[in-house]
Amino acid sequence: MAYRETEKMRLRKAEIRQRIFDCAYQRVSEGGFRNAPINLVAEQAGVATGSVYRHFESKAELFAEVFRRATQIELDKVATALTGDEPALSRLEHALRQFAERALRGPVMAWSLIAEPVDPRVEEERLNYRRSYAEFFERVILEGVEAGSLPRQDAHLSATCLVGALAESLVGPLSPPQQTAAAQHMPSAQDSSWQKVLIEPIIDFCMQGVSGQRR
Amino acid sequence: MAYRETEKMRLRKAEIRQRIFDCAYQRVSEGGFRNAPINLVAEQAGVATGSVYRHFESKAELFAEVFRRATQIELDKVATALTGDEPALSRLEHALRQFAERALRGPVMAWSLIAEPVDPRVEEERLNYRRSYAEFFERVILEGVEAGSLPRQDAHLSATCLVGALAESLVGPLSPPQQTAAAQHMPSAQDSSWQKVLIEPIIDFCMQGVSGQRR
DNA sequence: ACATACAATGAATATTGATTCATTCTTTAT
DNA sequence: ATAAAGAATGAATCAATATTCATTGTATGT
Repeated sequence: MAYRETEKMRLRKAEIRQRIFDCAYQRVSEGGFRNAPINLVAEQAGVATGSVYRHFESKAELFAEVFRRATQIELDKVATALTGDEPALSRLEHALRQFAERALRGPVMAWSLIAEPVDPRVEEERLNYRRSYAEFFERVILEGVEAGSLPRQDAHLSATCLVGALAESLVGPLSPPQQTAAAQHMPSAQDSSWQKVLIEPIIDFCMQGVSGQRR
Repeated sequence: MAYRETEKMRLRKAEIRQRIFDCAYQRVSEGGFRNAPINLVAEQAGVATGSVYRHFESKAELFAEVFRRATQIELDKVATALTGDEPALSRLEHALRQFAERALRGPVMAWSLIAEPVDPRVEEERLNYRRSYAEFFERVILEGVEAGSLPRQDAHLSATCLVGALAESLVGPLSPPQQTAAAQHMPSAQDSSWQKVLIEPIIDFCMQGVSGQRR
């Protein structure tokens, strides 16, 4: 035996794999999955096209991983927003606001996660992602119901409705500027008042949906 | 001039065009857009593949037309459900129920319209379709607000949330049975009680979202 | 019957990236 | 230095349909 994988090699490979992943992630966050063909990802990572396949099963698998990573970050934020000892309803409110604000702050990635047309393997991740959100929401709703601060309801369906309402109302504003449509005004992040105008009514609707209470 | 299109010919062509359209529509309604490759549509219509292009600009254009037709039928139903002289809120309720019931009754087409991955040209129609629903809903909400039976709100965003909540909560049940998932139980249409269990909580959420009133 | 203009045909071509794999480096151990 | 075992390369291949177009068929008017 004249060759055996050494630690140095293992590290180098891990490094390259990471570099490929990072480049894919970056390209997606800058222009969506559409913006990340394998050959460009490879080029940017400084490896040959074929080398990508030494580290990832397929393009779909690489992208599924990118999707999962991006998703996990968002889910963690929501999960954090849901902890605390305020009443269930205000924790839910924090979480929804967190979700919407972050989406508007990183609109390209948010659009990719929510609405960009993707490979079926990645779509599968998207379903998981939506289900995960719904599960988080469902849990708080149940807490609220048990605590008596929320009315009895089908918590699972309410949670699913929340995810849908949020996604649908953000898709429009997040959609990449169309060449056909009039130039989109996406005011600077400094001026956050337009965000409020968008987000608050959505949250009003959602809060009322779960609580049955006017705000 | 030894040839001029005669009435007879005009009719025959219209007939063929219609037949192609109908076959495409049928295939979509039975198995989604995925189930309607041009060559099979042509075969079923009894014409050559190439002939389809004599009647439709492209596959995307044919499908956009199919999408529009299917959509228009649904929109009409909703529009009808929204007329009447009951209060705005109960008309809205009728419309939402109508939408959901019809979707569950024709789950394949509903899934295609709501969630099947499609060509960008068709996706464009889908956005129109969703916008149209939102516009209908928005109008009733505004009526309710003006009549004083609904609280002030951003009617456009509320309407968008309604569309999202409805779509998201139906996607799951409508999704084509996965090979991976446990066999889906989609009970017979006769036994409609399971539909109620699904639909009523969705409507509760939606009604509460726009009215801020417990039901 | 004939010529002309159009319609229909369907096999061949185009498209668009993902994926492969024969070949060329690199690393390792003797 | 050398050979064995991998790793890296990137041009060639594949795949899956949509689309084209040279050829053949059909209706129309003289």
